[in-house]
Amino acid sequence: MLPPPIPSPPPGRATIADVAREAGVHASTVSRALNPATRGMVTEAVALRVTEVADRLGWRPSAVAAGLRTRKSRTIGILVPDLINPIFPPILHAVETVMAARGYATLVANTDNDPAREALLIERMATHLVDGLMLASAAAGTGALALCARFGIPAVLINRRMPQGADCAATSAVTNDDRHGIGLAVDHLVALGHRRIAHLAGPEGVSTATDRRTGFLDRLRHHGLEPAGLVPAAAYTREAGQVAMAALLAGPPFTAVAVANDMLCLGVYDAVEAAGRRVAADVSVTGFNDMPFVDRIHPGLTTVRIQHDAMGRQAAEILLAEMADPALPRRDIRLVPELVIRASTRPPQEPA
Amino acid sequence: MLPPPIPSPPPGRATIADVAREAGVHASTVSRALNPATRGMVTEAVALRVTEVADRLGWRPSAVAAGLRTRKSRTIGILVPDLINPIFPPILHAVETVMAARGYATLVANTDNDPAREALLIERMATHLVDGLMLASAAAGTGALALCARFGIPAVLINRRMPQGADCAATSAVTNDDRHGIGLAVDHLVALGHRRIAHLAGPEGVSTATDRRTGFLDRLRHHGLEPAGLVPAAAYTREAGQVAMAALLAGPPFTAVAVANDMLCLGVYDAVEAAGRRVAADVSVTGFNDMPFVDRIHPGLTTVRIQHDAMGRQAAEILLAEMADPALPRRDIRLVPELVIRASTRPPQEPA
DNA sequence: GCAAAATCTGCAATCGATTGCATTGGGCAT
DNA sequence: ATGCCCAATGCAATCGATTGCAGATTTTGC
Repeated sequence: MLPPPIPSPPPGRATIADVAREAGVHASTVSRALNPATRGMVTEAVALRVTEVADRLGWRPSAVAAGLRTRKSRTIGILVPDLINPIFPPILHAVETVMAARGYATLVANTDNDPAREALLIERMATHLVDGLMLASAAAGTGALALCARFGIPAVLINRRMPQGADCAATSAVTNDDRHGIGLAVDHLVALGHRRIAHLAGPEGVSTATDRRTGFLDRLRHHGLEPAGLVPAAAYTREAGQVAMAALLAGPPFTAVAVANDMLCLGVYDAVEAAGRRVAADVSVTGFNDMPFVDRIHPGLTTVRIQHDAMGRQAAEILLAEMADPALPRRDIRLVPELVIRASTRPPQEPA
Repeated sequence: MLPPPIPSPPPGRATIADVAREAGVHASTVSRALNPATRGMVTEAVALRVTEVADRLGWRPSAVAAGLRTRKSRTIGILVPDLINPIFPPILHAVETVMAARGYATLVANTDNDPAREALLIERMATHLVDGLMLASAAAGTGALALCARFGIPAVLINRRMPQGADCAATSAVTNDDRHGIGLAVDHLVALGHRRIAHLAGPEGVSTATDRRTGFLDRLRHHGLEPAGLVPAAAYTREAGQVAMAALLAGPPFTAVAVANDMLCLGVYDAVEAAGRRVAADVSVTGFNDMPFVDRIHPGLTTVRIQHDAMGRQAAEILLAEMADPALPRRDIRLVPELVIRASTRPPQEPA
């Protein structure tokens, strides 16, 4: 008595062919039975049997094999300039949640604000056949959009737009209304009585920096004021914030500073202390983003809250829609931010 | 005069077959010429010509097609319990940097501390044929490791180990020496003169929580003391920290609390203030992780600094090594943390 | 100067799933 | 009872790159 022939499931995972053999049908039938979209093409009884066998054999689809045939990897990529900046994780989380719910995996990469690295990463993503790309790293002079176009990868910008570039209209973007947002900060400072207000701007070439800067100037002039100082930071980092603030402090006097983002504010606090002055008491500070925990720094930062979650969600939905139908008209969404008043802003100290 | 036959590069990307035709060689030769590892098998002249044609045609490898054949996707997955917690982005960054340098893309997913979601994500990663998995989400009762084993995916644990589980030894892990780390905090508090010290522990089933808890107790008893209170938090979140601290404050008196991590400390600060007391002046607080910006909260948090970057790097190296040779002995690396003293700890207030 | 060995290149199968087209069979109408 | 149509299933090609094997060419050794 020979033992019955062993179905041999041991080596590797079961394939559609294994299931077909076991269920006594053709591989194509298995494929149709297992794919929800085509399941209707197959008799209910067959579908049931195939599903049962597939389960028993522990069959798992191979996204790679399917992707080769269909040219879709069920994967999207997301490029972030700097994951360490706490505003990105919440955005990423929202994007990933929406994508995961639709069956997409998310390839994440840090560009570290380096255009060369960004290009390399896009190439690699193209190699991996991502179905779409979410770019949080837009900046002037980047070839990112051109690369996406070349590879035919649908892309959506998030948080940052292309700074008045030529190809703006060609790509959807979900960003904050930065000009409006910084205006809220200016209004607040003016209402407190400040007249000499400086701006610590973001790095050149990034839309959040340029928009907040022009928004700052516009709103200030709306109040009949001129900036008491304006220095751009080299990057959106704490260190760059400290350096830029030190430069501002070395210039003409001011009683308040509207800073381009919260990360810079940490450096601003450092610089103010290093100069022997006090935030709020001597100089009012406003931030931008309301990133996590800035309510707990001292003094609590008055800042402009953005809608991280809505941003990620909407961008994800738009990307999915454009992946499904590339002919869809492009969209340019501006989310409206709100001012959160804490302890870093006070009426100006009258000069003795 | 008919125009010369058009090479037809327009539709889609050029494939290896296109390059072969154009270069007048066989596809297999192209493959060998273009793959650095096999380039030596081919005449230098041919290699040159093929490379030139490939460039001209804008050929890009298809990781999907190659992956189907080789069963390697050049992709690794990383599972994070909660990306919003600022200790994970630096770790992730380190992992991603090492992986990118070796040509691997990184699939990131949030488990949101949900074992079911974790299982689903691992399945999906298996579907995508990841070559390896980095798990930052280890906890008791998770089937993660079993799933990896079933799918034959090499895995490495990072930041959290399996809590004294059976299969510890089967998987490499790179973690902090949590018991030693919390001991540093205890030593510091005792040296300041505290005798009634409480512990705000992490959530059940997570190694960082259990190790820090036993480390706390051991070290306390080493000093001849008993805990003045011990409450576990429901999760590593600010809210859970607040709730747990409120519970501690409602119990027997204590002058200092060693908290299981920095995120919880934010809630601890909230709770202390809500109770009308002051951190440092009335109750000393120590954290764990030295996550970004806790130097700027008020009062600056005394905490235990971990080596995010080294952790990510080493875990990545180990994963790569085990992917290359699954027979390698498993490793269990403990990185040693250091105490960072700031303003949240002071000698105890003598009761009047 | 000729055989043996080494080197290069081509051939064809393969990875696993998908899908247009062909075939089969059952049901229905006349 | 005959023919027709439609639904269900099978067949085979395909996606793009890799690789064991074999054939062709060159180099080496004696």
